[in-house]
Amino acid sequence: MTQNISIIWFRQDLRLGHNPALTAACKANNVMPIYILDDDTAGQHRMGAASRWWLHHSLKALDVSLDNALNVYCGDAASIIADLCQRFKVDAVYWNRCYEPRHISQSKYIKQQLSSQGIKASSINGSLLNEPWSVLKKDGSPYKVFTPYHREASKIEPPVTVLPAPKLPTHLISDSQAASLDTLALLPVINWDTDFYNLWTPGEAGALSTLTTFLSEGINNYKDGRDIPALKAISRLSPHLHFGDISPHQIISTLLTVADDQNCEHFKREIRWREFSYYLLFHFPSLPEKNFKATFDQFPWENNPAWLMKWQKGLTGYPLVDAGMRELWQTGSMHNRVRMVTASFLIKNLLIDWRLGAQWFWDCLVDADLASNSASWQWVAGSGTDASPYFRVFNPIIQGEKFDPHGDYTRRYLPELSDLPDKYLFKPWEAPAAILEQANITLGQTYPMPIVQIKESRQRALEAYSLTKELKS
DNA sequence: TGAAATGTTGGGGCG
DNA sequence: ACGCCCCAACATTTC
Repeated sequence: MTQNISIIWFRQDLRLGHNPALTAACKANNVMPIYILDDDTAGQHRMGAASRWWLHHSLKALDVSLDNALNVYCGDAASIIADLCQRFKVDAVYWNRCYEPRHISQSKYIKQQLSSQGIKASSINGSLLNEPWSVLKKDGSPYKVFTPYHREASKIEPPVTVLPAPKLPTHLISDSQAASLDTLALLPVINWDTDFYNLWTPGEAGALSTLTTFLSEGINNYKDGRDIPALKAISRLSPHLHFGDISPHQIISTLLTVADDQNCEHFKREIRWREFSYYLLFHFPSLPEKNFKATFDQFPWENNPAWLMKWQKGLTGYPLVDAGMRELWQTGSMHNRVRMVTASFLIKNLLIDWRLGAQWFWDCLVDADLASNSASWQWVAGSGTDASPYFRVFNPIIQGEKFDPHGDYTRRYLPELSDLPDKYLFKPWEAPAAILEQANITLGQTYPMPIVQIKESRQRALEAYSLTKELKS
């Protein structure tokens, strides 16, 4: 039996570069890399098909980087680690921290379990610039507003340093009882994922090249371009960040070598929004399920499965909303500007509970992330802390004309509207019959009529929201 | 990281 | 030359 094994337990840190736990583990001679798929116990936060696709390929890439020595398992992490400690002479287990409530309690439990057996258990921060508990107000309570949080977090932030990929031991320990990646069945049974291969390259190398592309082609126009969904001015790093193909430390430090202007500042601010989401989830673990503001618990949400389904399928009759929802379905992602528009439409124009929207995004996104998803949906709903004010209702027509003026984005996902002139693209029902005919559009058949009226549904939302305001006082 | 309603200003047409 | 109206264009307020 091999002696003195250090286990590196990979979780959402599927990389070799800047991986503090891996670096620590590699100080030992005998290193066993493991990954445990344990989200069958995650209830409604079991990963969606798109996330599972990403995870498969990210794990595959990691396995290759580790000379095919990654041991994968499926099941309860505590029992699997306990079992490994039975079968091997394990000295220490290292992992980088995860911050979702169930991961925190799981880590605590495993740490106790290991310590009681005299095995060293070491968890390290590899994915946040600041630990959530280190940024607090003077009275020791957590910030609830982004701006002061951001100010304080930047002030106390440790200097960003990046660990190089450690030199791996010549022989990584493998476990003959480990599963193979394929038996985790992360890939879809139905063959819907062919396009994904053209869109994404999961894994560490893919993350680095995505970053390089962004820094050479996107960052220079980030501040303004990030709002135009047709442009390639965004980083597309979010799924890589979620699975830990790359860490924010690597991103920030590379960013600073390229430039330091308004665009960089703006991008860093977005990285900070991610941190703030993790921060909120840490301090308010019920964020994914419960309204942050209790006054919203009485909100008169509509129960309308037919509307919900039309929203999900991109059949609302509002082209920008429908383009976004189809982008989500086809690519596993959605441009941030359009995420706000589609979310606002579901919550405010359809008056459907933000949790149903969050669930759909969770199921479809390759970057589905409990912290970012929950915090952002509560932000749009107005139920969160430091949230969007109740009266802010996006108008999908105006948003389309403003941010997709030539319709390049909208037509990409709604080819049935490709011959409709810009003037009517975001309000096809206003187009004269001759123009519709010329564009080969039959409203109600080739493209739906709007399922609600903007003016009227906005008014309804304002009334509903004003009710919850009264409940507060 | 809205939008609509309301208010203000200023230029041009016109009697 | 002047007042009046109209209405963009912009600014402010309100939801």
